[in-house]
Amino acid sequence: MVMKKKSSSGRQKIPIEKIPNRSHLQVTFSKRRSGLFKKASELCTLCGVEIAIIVFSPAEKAFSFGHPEVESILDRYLTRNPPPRQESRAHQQLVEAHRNANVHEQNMKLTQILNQLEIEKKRGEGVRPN
Amino acid sequence: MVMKKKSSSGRQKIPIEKIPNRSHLQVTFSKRRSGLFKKASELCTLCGVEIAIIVFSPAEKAFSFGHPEVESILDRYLTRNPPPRQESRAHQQLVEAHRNANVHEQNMKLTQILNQLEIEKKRGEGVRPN
DNA sequence: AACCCTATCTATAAAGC
DNA sequence: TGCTTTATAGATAGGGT
Repeated sequence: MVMKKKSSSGRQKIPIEKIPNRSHLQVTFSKRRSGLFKKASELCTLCGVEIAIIVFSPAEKAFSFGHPEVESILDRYLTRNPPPRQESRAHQQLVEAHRNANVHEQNMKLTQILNQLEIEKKRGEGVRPN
Repeated sequence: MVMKKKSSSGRQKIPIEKIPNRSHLQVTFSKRRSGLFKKASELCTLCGVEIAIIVFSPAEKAFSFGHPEVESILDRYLTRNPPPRQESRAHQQLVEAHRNANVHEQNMKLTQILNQLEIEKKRGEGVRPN
């Protein structure tokens, strides 16, 4: 059942400052987060680069985007930017742990694949080949 | 005052596929990366959320965005999404290591602050208060 | 049902030719 | 403010927990 009472006033300019209204903030967060992930996805494809994004929502839920996968990019980042020397053993173990992780990693991958899928789906829907 | 001689065909649509030309790719990468970081920065401000982004360039250079800092967000992400049980000691040590990191973290912070600065600077330049 | 999140539509802002 | 694409504010509906 579609009820169209009124036309909206269209896109308004908003100042870049914290949105006071909670429900408005939630909607904006959701929309802009998906816009951000879409941009990241396009950058990956256009330039053949690897990107990981982690976002904590206002409700403290973690959202992630990763191409190819968040975990592998984090491992790589941590490997190339290692903590101070005295900590390198623990760090190395962590990197190995992540490489060998299985059950958890599968869940992570699934989540990320679902994210990617959603993005790809959106991209495919309204677009005709150019 | 801007003079335009003739109307063009307007903004061109580009296909989302790997850019073949190397220098064109480099330009696009640079522009879209800063656009992505700017969007992330706006999302942080509008919604008061925390975001970390890691990008590996075509030349394997790492670029990062983090509000408040990449490291703290990664720690939080890794803490909330822990690897399987048998690895938790190493993981815990890593988390501690990152919390206690000093010299390296200072460098990271500096890099990130410079990134933020660049973004804020760009935002300020072409915008007049509405 | 209070919260959190997502989806859809329109009009329009913003950006890039 | 030519002309076009894109992102998104606003309004609202619906879905999941």
